[in-house]
Amino acid sequence: MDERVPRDFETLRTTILDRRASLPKRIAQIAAYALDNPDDIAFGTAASIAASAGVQPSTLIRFAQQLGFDGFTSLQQVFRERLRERNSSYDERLAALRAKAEEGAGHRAIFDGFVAAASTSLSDISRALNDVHFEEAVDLLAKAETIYVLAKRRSYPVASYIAYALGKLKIRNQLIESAAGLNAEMIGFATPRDAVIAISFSPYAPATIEETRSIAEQGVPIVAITDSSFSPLAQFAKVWFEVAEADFGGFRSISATMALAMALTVAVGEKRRDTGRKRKA
Amino acid sequence: MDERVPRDFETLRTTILDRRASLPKRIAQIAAYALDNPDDIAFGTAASIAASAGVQPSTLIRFAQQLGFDGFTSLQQVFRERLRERNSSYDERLAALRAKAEEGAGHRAIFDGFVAAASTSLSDISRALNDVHFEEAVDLLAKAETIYVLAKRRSYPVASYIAYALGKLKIRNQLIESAAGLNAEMIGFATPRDAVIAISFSPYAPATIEETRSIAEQGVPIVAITDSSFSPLAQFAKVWFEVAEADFGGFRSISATMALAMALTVAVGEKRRDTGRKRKA
DNA sequence: GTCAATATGAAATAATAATTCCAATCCATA
DNA sequence: TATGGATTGGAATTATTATTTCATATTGAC
Repeated sequence: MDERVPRDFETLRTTILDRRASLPKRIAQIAAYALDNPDDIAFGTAASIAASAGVQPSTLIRFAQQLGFDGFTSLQQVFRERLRERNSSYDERLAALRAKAEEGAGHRAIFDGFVAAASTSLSDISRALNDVHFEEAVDLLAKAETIYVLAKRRSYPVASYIAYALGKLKIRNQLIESAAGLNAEMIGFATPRDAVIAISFSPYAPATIEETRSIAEQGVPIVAITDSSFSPLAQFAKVWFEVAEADFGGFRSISATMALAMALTVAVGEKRRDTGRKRKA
Repeated sequence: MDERVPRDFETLRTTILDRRASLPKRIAQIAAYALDNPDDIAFGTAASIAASAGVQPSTLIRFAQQLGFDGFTSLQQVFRERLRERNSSYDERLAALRAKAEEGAGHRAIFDGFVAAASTSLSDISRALNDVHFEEAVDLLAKAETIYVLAKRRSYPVASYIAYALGKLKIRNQLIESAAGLNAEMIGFATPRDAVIAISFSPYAPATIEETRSIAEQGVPIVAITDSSFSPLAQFAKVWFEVAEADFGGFRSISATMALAMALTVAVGEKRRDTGRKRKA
């Protein structure tokens, strides 16, 4: 009765590993399954788990009892507890960061806020990015003779990074800046054999939209990075990405956009190398 | 039947928040409880949850139905799914991303690699940033008449962001770009009452170093963001930050630098507002 | 090869939990 | 303040799920 029943997942794990050798075949089978698929144990029903592991429900219960639990249900508690704790680590850290940031404890809080916003944005885009769109965009850009990069204001840093990286990769590109006021002329040079990366977020810089429209009308294919399907950029684009950036204190992060931009650039570089190699071969 | 039922937690959350105002009292009560204690919903039974939230089990079911689910059980699935996805602790998720990136499965891997690099950089800097240095930098910059921003190549996007944000905050600043070749003259205008943010990473752009040296010799205080104590920038700076950016495929992330830059900028903005207010009062 | 001990499968049973239903209550409106 | 509709509480019902039981199979010792 007061047998030493494992109360936390780590102890349980060790116990199972220790006894592994001496366990009967089916019990060993469920033991292995349990350690490999702890989530399934946490959420499944005795019957569903047993089925997945290829044993009978009763075996599952015997397994639990052999470990000192009085049934499957109490064994399951341990697996659930693990999820609760696990989960809290990352989320809570972020939440703590955000909380500290929001309660405004000095300037450090501002920094924490931006780190939290950036982290959130990254994990969002990591989930949301569409592989197919990404491939399409890479294809499209890899075929271009010249890649035009178009962005103003808040998005301009991203554009300047893309231009820098493309240059490093020896890919011909043209950053459309407004400094010299020659944008219209620059855009005039683009042909359908080129391509454009256009970046703009709400409130969309009118110049970006205008220039995107006019370059689209010349038949130049456009890859857009923007923030919603209502974005004016979306309608001009062959491929477009929706990037939801978290904000802090009214300043939106650009880390997700940046990561996407870097990935696009490097992927285009790789694609070109591959194509070049094949052509030679 | 084919009502749009929220399938993931975020959608569900938004849906609930949207309708909150129009929900009856008890339903609203359980809605609030659900968003506050998502783990309890994931693991509890209808009865136990209802008890914790102070309502009847039937209310819980009505709540689920009102959201379009056909019962509590299907609502609970969403809460469980959330745990599963988030479950893998942050580090594990990162490790998975990195692994996927390294095994090189297509272009998606490149994207994953950059997201992983950015996340790593962020969590590193979050740990490493020195509060005292941060405060010093903010003080120094807040007092400046004009903030000069100095960075080339890979760091230039950060500089351009700083310039943009400072502009938005109505803080006088001057981005030192090389376009017109008038950098030396620009630098000549700086006085000890101004300040500089200089950013450079190995291999340090010679122009950045040269310009930083010459501006330092004029007695202008410098805040440097760089990557090691051996950096030539460090010796010229009043305050300097060491930012270790992770890289992927030879391209280093700039997300940590970016977060720091944003934080510095906004903190300076706040500091100025505060000081301004005090002066008036 | 036989026997006993152990392990396993399958179905019956008990327990638990979700859902439904109906009466009571609350609330807005005339 | 009376009336109809919406909301809620609580018990009854239904469903699902864990557990037990027992027959059968397997294993190892003699």
